[in-house]
Amino acid sequence: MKPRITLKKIAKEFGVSISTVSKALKDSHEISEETRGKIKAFADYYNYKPNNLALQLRNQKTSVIGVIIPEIVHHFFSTVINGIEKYANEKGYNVMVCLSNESYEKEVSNFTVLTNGSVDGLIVSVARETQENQIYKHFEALIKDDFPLVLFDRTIDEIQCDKVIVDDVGGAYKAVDHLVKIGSKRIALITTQDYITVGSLRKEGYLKALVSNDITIDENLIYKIDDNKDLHEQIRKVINVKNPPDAILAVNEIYAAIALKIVQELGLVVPNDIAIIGFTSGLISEYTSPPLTSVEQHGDLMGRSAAELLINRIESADSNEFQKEVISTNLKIRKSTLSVN
Amino acid sequence: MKPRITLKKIAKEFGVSISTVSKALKDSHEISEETRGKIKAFADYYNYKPNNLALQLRNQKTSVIGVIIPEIVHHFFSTVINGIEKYANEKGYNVMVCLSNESYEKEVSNFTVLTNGSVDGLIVSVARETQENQIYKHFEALIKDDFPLVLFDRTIDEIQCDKVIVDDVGGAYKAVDHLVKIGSKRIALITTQDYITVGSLRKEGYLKALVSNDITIDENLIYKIDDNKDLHEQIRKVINVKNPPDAILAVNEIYAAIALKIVQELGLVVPNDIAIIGFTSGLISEYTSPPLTSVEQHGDLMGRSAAELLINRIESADSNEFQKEVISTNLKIRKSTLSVN
DNA sequence: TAAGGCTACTCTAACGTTTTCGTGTTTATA
DNA sequence: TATAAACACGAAAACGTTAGAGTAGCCTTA
Repeated sequence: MKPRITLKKIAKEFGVSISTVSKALKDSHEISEETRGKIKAFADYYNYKPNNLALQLRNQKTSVIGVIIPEIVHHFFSTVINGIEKYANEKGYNVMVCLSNESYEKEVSNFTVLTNGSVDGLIVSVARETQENQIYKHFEALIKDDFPLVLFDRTIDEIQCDKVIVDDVGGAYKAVDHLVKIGSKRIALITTQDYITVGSLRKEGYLKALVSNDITIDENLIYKIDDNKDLHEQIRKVINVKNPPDAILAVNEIYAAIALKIVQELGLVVPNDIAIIGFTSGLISEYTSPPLTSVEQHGDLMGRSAAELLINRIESADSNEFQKEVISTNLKIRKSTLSVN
Repeated sequence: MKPRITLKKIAKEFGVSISTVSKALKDSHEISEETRGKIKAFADYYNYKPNNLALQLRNQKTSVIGVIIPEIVHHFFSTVINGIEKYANEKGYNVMVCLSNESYEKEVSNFTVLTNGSVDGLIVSVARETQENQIYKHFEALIKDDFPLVLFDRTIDEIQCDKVIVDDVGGAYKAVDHLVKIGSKRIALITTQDYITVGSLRKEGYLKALVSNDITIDENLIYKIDDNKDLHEQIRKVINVKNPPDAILAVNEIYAAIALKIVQELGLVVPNDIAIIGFTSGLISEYTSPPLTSVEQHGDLMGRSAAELLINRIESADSNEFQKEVISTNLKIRKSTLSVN
């Protein structure tokens, strides 16, 4: 790469000082019209652009936001990044994305790299392994230094900082409520292991809705899927029983799509025999047949909200109270739950 | 945010010079065991980490790769970023992601921001608007300065740099060839407008395969979809005709999924009446029923390959020949094309 | 006892920029 | 004609780091 042109080189070219060049390029009245003119022409010709690193060092500000997420190949996280990027850009920030790949170690190393001056603040969704281990030292270190930090989706109760979460409880509640309204009586829940926060929150909403609709909770209708084992096999056990449920709420799109497939394989009809609702994170629900009713999560809104909180914190010197934004969900009703009458 | 601890502050604490501290922390033998010990203990206690910006400025190297893509909420691009990030990380680089949102102006502004010292090199997939306008000044400026640049997927012939592309021609060829083998005679192509490079390349493969299988090309079977108009309506016109095709090749997953839906709405059976193949970029194909046979694109491989080319170019002083990597595709055969016999 | 060598430091330049404070020259004013 | 103001520019510090060159003090050795 050819060396970039600097103030120093321009200064040498005209036999003036660096400060003169700097001022000339900023159209300072301190510099004569003549000098200004020739310096600007020269700089323009050689396409001079001030070096960002130098500016960042001097201003002690990078205008970069770091984002650490477990995975990027995941529609939900892409939409969140999209939201972050859009808002950040409006505010003159750039976005640096790092992936933890659900690994604690990788998350920590991302922290180390990003917090050494490379970014002005961090937006994080916690890696699964970190949630399992419950080791939060790297978070605590940031908090101790008042480093601007926003947690989203997978958050940590013990860590005091701004947070953005989906209204998982409400989403599940709405879904179950809808199922009851269309006549479902035995509603199965296909969820994740307990340590996944969102899984247990959605279960909470499921239980709440049952209670408020006076439906007895049947623990046998709650299935906790292990993501490391065969999904089809596990989900088949939900449906392929003597007395199958008449509705299914799945805590994500994949589970829902697999459930749909299995229901159909078993010769049952959706929604007549079994209604299905999933939580959305992608396009799948739209293109299955029938398309799946689902709880929409609004990832971009989450992203935007997280970026807003972060940038506010970065730019306001005084440390206000920490905020917790709850992004509400809505039920997108499709044919997998349309009542038949 | 609390001010970070610096060499200067440590130096003042012990009444020594900054260089002494720097050397002590690097375990230099120039510094006495005693001084080293106490400085290291102090630095450790206050969690000293060298400021990245300062290092980057001094070393004239950021170890950051900039990535500019049209969109991130797109499975294909996410997989590419994934591939880039993985390889970059192995090599000690970080990734900064910017979105052009298919806009020329945004692309240019991303260029400006990133190439002012913030990154060591750039990986770009060209925005649609840029492709339409064919204004490549921002690219030319980089090339003139030998700025490390890799183009992927949507590339520009006129720009001389490293490139990574999907074997679109080959992919479409394989798909059509497969259709012919299972007995299809009238194969429709659902593609994009001509200025989308990948669309026209896939058309090329389609045509080639027809020719080599001695099937007459029927221009009436080639449909160019306008993404700004209603997709369903346009695709319906492909199928809802007096003499419908017996197979469809769609240049992306969405077109394929919509085609599937319409075929089924019209009471036809896939694959018996009409076989369908799409190009994959997501999970949709897997969860439709029947699941769609598709041309797999290996986005992560592309990303890895692009990152490899870029880092090589960054790290090798001498400018080698520009390389063009072609990532080959493979046909994932699912039930939308299984022959019935 | 002078030369040489070692130890344990410090100084300085460099990366590229901005900005405050100086300073020498010219021009205007009393 | 002395003085002040205006003009046009330069010097230096600052952001935080590293590395090569310099140096003071002590010890060894011929």
